Amino acid sequence: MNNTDFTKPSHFIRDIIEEHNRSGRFGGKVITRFPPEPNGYLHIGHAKAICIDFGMAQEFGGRCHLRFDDTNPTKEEQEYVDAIMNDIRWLGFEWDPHLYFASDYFERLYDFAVQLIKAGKAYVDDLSADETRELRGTLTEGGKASPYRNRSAAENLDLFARMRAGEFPDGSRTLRAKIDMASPNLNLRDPVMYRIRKAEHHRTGNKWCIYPMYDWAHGQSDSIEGITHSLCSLEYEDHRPLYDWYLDQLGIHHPQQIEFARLNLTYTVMSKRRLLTLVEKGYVSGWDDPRMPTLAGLRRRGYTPEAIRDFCDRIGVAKSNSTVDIALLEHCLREDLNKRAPRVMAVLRPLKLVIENYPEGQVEELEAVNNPEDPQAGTRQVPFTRELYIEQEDFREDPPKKYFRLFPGNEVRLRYAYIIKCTGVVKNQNGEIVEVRCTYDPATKSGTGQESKKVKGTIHWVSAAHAVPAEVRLYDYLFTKPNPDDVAEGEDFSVNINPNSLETLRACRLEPSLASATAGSRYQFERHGYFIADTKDSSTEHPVFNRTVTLRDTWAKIEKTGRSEK
RNA sequence: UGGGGCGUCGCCAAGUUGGCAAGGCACAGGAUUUUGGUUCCUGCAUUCGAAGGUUCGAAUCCUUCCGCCCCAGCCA
Repeated sequence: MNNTDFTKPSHFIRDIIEEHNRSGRFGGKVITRFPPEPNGYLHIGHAKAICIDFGMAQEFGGRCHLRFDDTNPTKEEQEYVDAIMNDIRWLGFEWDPHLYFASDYFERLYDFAVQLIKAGKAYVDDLSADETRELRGTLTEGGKASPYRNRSAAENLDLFARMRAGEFPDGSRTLRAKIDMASPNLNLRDPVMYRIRKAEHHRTGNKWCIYPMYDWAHGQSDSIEGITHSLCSLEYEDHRPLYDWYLDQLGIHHPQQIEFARLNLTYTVMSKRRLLTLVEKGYVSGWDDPRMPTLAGLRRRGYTPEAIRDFCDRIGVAKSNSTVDIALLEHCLREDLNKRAPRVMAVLRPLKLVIENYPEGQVEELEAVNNPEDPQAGTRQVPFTRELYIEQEDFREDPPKKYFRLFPGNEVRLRYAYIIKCTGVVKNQNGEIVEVRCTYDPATKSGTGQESKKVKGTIHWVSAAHAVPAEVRLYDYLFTKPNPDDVAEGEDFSVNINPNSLETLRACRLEPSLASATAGSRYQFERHGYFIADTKDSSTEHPVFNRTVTLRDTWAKIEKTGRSEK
């Protein structure tokens, strides 16, 4: 919304598309596709791809298809299909009515294969998986031809039909493209097109027992849908010659495959394997654990789709492997939330504060601004009484230099209320502070225009008698190192898991207006950060808030670096 | 030692016909502030992986070298 007034810097994909539009290669059309395999949850890395795929189509007045790459029946499930569609819509993109499944093309793919066989460009191979690997050669040496490579088209046609008919056991035969066993590009050494898998497919059931490989299915699916630009990640660069070969042999519509670097983030793991490990080993509570980089996790954490899209815009599109600082993601989040999150006061670690000269039993309703960034957000009333809770960290008996908060003899303003002066503390037998005492200055009431006195610090508070008890979950990075894979020999990324990535506070006290907070609503807890009422566990009886991200904390930085010492 | 890519500020990333290094994040100062928040100023690559060369002039052209990533699934 605020980035419409500057011209987005170009990137190489946009340049290529513009060039195609100039030359008329695709008649000015831009049709892309996002092709997830339904075998896992979408994560922030997919969000980048989604923003590029849908974004390019949108920008050039085209469209983007959602196509599930469901060519492997043993790994894929309907549950993931539903979750993926939900996540993409949440992110803010719509494919309707262009929803497709590679499995919808199985029949046509089969016909294409027959076409290649007839042209002498594909053959049925009886080699086992191991034998196939043996003959493939190595990175530096070419492979050797299979003894079945030169079967006649008629024999291949017969065998292929019988493969489909289920006459042969799993793994006993494959259909291979006849390209070049000596190619320096391994993908061209007679790649497998079909394998036999007598498995039930989540959509086609038991109709098929041969399933196409990715390379064979993908390009042809693109072609069938009239895709113009097939955008994918860098590891498919080596596959492009094969992508092109199939299309050229078939003589059908030929999209342009373009590869870009996938996203990596500091303090984050992104691979499906590692994400699965986190879930299965119980390091997190599930795919939607607020610490997970999955869209489901980020959503539950309180991230907004707008922030994620803005982030994807800012990281750019290029071909170099890179790892983006997660601080940029958090910056985008704060920028978005700052504009829209209503402010409230919440005391996370309560410390009782008694105002000695404030009448017992008196309740004042004070006016508080809902969002200083948004005048439209209006104001609300907050009850003020003699006994309040303040944040433990807002009081120090023995304060460091530059500490602007409460300490014996010091004055601070209570947000939207009065200036108070600390008169002392009450301790228990263990010497622990259980109560802070103070007096207030009635002439300093907020909003009266009389508050001439200035103090350095303002702290938040909540009326003890009116406070809403709540549980608050403080989340931190899941890993202690920017690169979770930075481990010693023999160790794996789990040694870098942050044992303190979740801290649960069960005695929090929120201002009364939060009693009506509905699941999924976001707030700024003033001076703390942004929080969201948990969509799974929060209820009116037992409010639960997740910390989405902290506010920038200059004081914490000063204290940490010892700059408060001098 | 085969093939495909990539190397511009701590992290991303512009730089397209050679003309003399955008922007964002981070960081550091300062101003404003009833959130040590926000906002606003200021600073932050004589240098573009390295070395040669061409040129009046090169991050951009040529040569050589160095480093990093990907590929030997009947996964995608």
